[in-house]
Amino acid sequence: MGDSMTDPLSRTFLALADPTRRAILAQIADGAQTVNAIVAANGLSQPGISKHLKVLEGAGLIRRERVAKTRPVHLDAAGLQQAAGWIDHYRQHWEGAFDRMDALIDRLQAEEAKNGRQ
Amino acid sequence: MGDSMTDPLSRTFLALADPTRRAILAQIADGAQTVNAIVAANGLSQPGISKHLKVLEGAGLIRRERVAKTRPVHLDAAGLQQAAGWIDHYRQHWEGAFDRMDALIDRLQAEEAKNGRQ
DNA sequence: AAGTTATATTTCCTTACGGTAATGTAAATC
DNA sequence: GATTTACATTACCGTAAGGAAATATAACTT
Repeated sequence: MGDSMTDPLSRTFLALADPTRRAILAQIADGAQTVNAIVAANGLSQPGISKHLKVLEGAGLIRRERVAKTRPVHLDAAGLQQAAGWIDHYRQHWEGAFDRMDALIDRLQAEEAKNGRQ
Repeated sequence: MGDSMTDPLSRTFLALADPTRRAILAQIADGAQTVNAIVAANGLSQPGISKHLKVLEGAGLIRRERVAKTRPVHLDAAGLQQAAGWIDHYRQHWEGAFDRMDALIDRLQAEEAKNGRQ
């Protein structure tokens, strides 16, 4: 079963940790698609796809409408934004680290130049 | 075993899909920490932490040095950048979607205003 | 060289994941 | 109202993940 005890961020990252599910997101990125279209695109069984869709929905990465007898699948930005937000926190960190490393390199080169002149 | 058959992006997202591992990354974000320090911080057994570290290392999210008998664990930005890169692709997409939605709303409001004036 | 410290590896267990096949259900069509 | 279409749910299977306990290894200390 879809483990609803795990935190939202874990669910989101877990949902993204599967190539089939990322392919589904890629497929619906520029427009909703029916479940059958998704089944046709990926080489998987229909129940298999439905299961993946459930995981993606539980992670807030997709939404589903009801249009006649089809259930078009839409990309939902909210889930992705949450994951992006978490990573961005570290992005600032590592960019800061790069800046500090650049500064260190500059200082070392300055030292080297000075020593060269002695 | 560490499944080296899965693609790098899946490994990275899977590594991020665990609160303990994210806590480890948070802990070493502003400086390397020894394994024991990480064990002490999280309430987990030492083998458990070593296993998590292996997953993080396999995903390119951490690196390990050898300093005397300790093995300090460093954050590795490369893995995070890859994950961020993937998400960023969709970020552009959904920001585009938001822009289009804004434009639509503007148009609808313009229509409404015009109809109101009739 | 023996003991201690720091960490890795192995073993074992339980639970979750990814997949298929079979069946159920809701809506359109005849 | 019976049938088809589109999809969900159930049941089941194999494999992998997450955890603890026990053991192994590697380096420092005395």
